[in-house]
Amino acid sequence: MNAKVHILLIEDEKSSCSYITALLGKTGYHITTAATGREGLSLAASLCPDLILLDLMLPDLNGLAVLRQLRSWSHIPVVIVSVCDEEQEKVEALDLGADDYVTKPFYPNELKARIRTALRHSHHHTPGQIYEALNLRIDLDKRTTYLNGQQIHLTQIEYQLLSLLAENAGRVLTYNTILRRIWGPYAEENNQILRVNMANIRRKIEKNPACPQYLFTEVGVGYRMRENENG
Amino acid sequence: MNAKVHILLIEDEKSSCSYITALLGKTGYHITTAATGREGLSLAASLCPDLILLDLMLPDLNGLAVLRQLRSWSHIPVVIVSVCDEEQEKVEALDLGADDYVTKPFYPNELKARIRTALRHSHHHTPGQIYEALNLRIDLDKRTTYLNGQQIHLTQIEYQLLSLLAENAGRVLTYNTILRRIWGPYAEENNQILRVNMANIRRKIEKNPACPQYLFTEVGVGYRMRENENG
DNA sequence: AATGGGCATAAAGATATTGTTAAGAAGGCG
DNA sequence: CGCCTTCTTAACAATATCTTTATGCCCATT
Repeated sequence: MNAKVHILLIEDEKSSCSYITALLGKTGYHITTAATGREGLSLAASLCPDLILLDLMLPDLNGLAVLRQLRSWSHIPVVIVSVCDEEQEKVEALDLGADDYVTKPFYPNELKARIRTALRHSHHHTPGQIYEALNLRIDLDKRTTYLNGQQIHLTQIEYQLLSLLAENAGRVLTYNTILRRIWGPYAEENNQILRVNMANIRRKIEKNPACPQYLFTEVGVGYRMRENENG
Repeated sequence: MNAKVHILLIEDEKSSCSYITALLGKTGYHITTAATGREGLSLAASLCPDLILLDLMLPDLNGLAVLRQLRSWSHIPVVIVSVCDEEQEKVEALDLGADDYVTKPFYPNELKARIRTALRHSHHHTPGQIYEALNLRIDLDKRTTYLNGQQIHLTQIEYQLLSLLAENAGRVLTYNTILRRIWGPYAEENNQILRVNMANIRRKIEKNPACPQYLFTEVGVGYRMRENENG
């Protein structure tokens, strides 16, 4: 239930890396490290960590470029950790969607406190753990879906899609948003795969897929799921 | 609809106070100041500002005590602005629920960026911008339109048009302005397509399209939408 | 009363977008 | 190795939307 908080550290300098790992490891966080921007992005997509610590000086990509790409598909909280104390750099990073910016060298306990603050912000807008409307019920904790009380089987992608829409019930999600959130930052803008999956989900949960009760299409924009009756 | 963001500054030192007021006032924020902790708390309660800037050195209460009291009833984002650069102080403030901690002296643009970040964190939770008048309600965040509580369907262009007018409710938008904003900078000056779309929208939201309640024609000029009742 | 400009409306063809089906590719597992 | 499930791609059918065209109304002006 209370699995360890998982932090991804994207940082190429060895000494800094091992220092932070030791500092946070003692605190009970689970740390994964990436030494390059590309590795960091791919790990972010595959691991879905709870928070990312991002150094701005990386061998391949600029840290700001990593942040920009990450933000195109993910809201994972990002705390920048950088030796650079320049105004312009800080402003850019924060406006690209970083949640905090800590300058090296830093107080160890301040970093930990800022990580707690960033995690608090993200937990703040995690939605309810159960979606329910009409005859459909999705338990986002247990990863189960029931229709008329009967559990139904969804493949991995189908479930990811449905739970993403359920978490944003009532709100339109654009095709690109969905593609990036599910197929990762490098997803092509190919809606076909989305259509096929939506058709498959609809066949499983809608009485009449041509006249959907749960999954609505907003032509030219994206998809929207019926409002959650729990709010 | 686009009311100024309201910031409460709790700070007793005059020079700092006027500096920050000038800095943020130029940026378009509406600032109210309080010179003591008690005054700050009472203004926070009565004004419900969008964000609070809190100095930790106050004549009556310790800034941390102000924060503790505030957090007992409110989630208004708080950014600490303090001359104190001690680890212990920062950790306490952040763990008491401050959203950020900026040490004086600070880069002016960094402060502004951190304020934007704090506002972004809070906006995530609050329902975004909403147009509401008579029986019509447009949720610009969810991209939904309700008439008498019933959701109604608008096509892509219809929604773009209506939300553009709603964002500028009360103001006349000329035909060319609208055409450029929706059909792009190279749009022909062909108002006919605009008329057709307006007629379609009116048919969906007006009781009697010949006698509109929401979408008014300014002959020879453009269109105007009824004032938003939320301001 | 006739005229013309500006606007609203209806309808139909053209265009773009989406749904559906099925077949092949990739990968897990006995 | 062969069976199974799942994922992806492609082709085509079904639908929704956009734009244009045609027509009528209102109103100010002559």
